[in-house]
Amino acid sequence: MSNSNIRVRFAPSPTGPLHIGGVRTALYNYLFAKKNGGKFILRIEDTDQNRFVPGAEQYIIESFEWCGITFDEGVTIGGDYGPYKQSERKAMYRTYANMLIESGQAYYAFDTAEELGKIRSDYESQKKTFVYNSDERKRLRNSLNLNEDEVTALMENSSPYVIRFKMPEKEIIVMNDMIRGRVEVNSSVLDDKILFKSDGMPTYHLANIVDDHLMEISHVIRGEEWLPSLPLHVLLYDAFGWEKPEFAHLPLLLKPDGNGKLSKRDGDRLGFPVFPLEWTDPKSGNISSGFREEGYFAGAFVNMLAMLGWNPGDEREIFSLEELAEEFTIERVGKSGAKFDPAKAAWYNHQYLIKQDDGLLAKMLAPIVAENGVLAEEEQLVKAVSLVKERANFVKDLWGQLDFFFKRPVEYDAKAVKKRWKVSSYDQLTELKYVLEGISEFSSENTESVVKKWIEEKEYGMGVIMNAFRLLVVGELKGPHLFDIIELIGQEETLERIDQGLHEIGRKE
RNA sequence: GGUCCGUUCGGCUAGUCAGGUUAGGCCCCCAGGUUUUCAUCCUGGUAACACGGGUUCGAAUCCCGUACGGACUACCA
Repeated sequence: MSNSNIRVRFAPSPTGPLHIGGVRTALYNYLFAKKNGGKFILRIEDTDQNRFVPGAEQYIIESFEWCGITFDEGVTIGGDYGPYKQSERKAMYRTYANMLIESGQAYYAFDTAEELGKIRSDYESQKKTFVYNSDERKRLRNSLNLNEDEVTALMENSSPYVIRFKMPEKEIIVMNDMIRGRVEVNSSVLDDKILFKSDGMPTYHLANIVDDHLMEISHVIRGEEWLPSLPLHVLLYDAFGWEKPEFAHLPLLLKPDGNGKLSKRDGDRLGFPVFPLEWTDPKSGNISSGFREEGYFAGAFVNMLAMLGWNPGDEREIFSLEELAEEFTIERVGKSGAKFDPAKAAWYNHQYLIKQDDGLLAKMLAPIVAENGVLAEEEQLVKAVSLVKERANFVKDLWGQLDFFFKRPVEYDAKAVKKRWKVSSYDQLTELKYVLEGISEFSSENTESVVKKWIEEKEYGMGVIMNAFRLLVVGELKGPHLFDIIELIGQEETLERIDQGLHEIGRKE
């Protein structure tokens, strides 16, 4: 299916690292565009100069690169609707604000932030809430109340002012949301939002609507936190006489325990990342962990995120980005917030890890092996990985599962010794050593058959021998098939480990 | 406080639009089995329609109300 009229955008502010909720919003936009043969646009909304954080924009771009989410137009790639950064579009916003002034749908307001702050706190002390609405605007300093001369004087005086939207007094605003359906609100409860700030920059509301219109955005898919400003946006489209896009407000990502929006604090508190990539705050130097650095595969991360709020309607859970793009529909996005579950996230990573090529996993693991001061041949490492990968969720877990392939035991698990090292073990394992010594083809299959035959002939009992044997080779009672282990470490090493173990543990009295 | 949105097992959710299911799946947890060990794996289990009314032969599903939760309520986005 192809529809060149479908155009969606993700429009972050470069105020810090991208939260996983934002990544999911972008992902759903991307999937919607791909599914419908539309275009996906990255626009940077940097109208608040005070909150600009260096490096944030680059972080956002790098995050999507890691995820495999690509844009058709936007910052760094360009396109026919640029520029794609609002600070570079600054000049045009004033024109649109003026159009609204001229049509009487917006007005100048000269109240300073301090004045309004004072009114707010006065109201608050009376347990009331101040709203700059159709009622209050009648007694405030704005071009609705001041006469023309006063306004001109103030403007010529270069008194700071903002441009506010003149909210209709009593009007039922009917909106449609692709996820929630029909939503109604009375304009009487809404306030006269600032469209244009005294610093010469537009606010989100104005810039967003103007840009979405100019960039011919067909569907606005964004977080639920924007739902309260939907009436304003709808009214703005009407005020300009523009055709409205479709809207979809995505449910929020919630913290794993309790209620509320997932925040950076929850990640710190519960020990999981809330950002795709690691982020170092340029001011404080604080480091926040990222899914990438924690060892998540990008595919697993994206898959997990996609399933938080969307499902295919059947029982499948594992999807590549391409498959998601094939299956995704807005209709199947849920209405209610989803709690992020770190355990399920780890499970997703496990699913991706076990499908991963052993050679690739070995390459990823190699630095960790080296960090532990072990020199492992690649071929050996690949084999070891293949034997243990079922037990790991993350590449970094692999080391703890296969270190004994490359390191002799430095100690022998006390509980295991107590339980599995019998009075007879010393002599039996000494005997086993001679048996193993005599084997010329030291393959897993061959040693297994020889050793089993020996155990049967001597009537020693599998459990007794094998547990004690494992204890000497591994140091504890864990790990894959023991004959696979000894094949990999080789005959010589196996015999030496038996010697060492016999010597260290000794005879049980 | 006000406005809006939401509510199915501990978590993610299917089922709701077109009313009739032993309310299903996955994660977590628990038990059993397989195995020389641990893990994997297999089998099984605990566990939910927020509450109250109404409509109906019949309600998770439709309607109303209540409760609870969340978001928003900046010259932030």
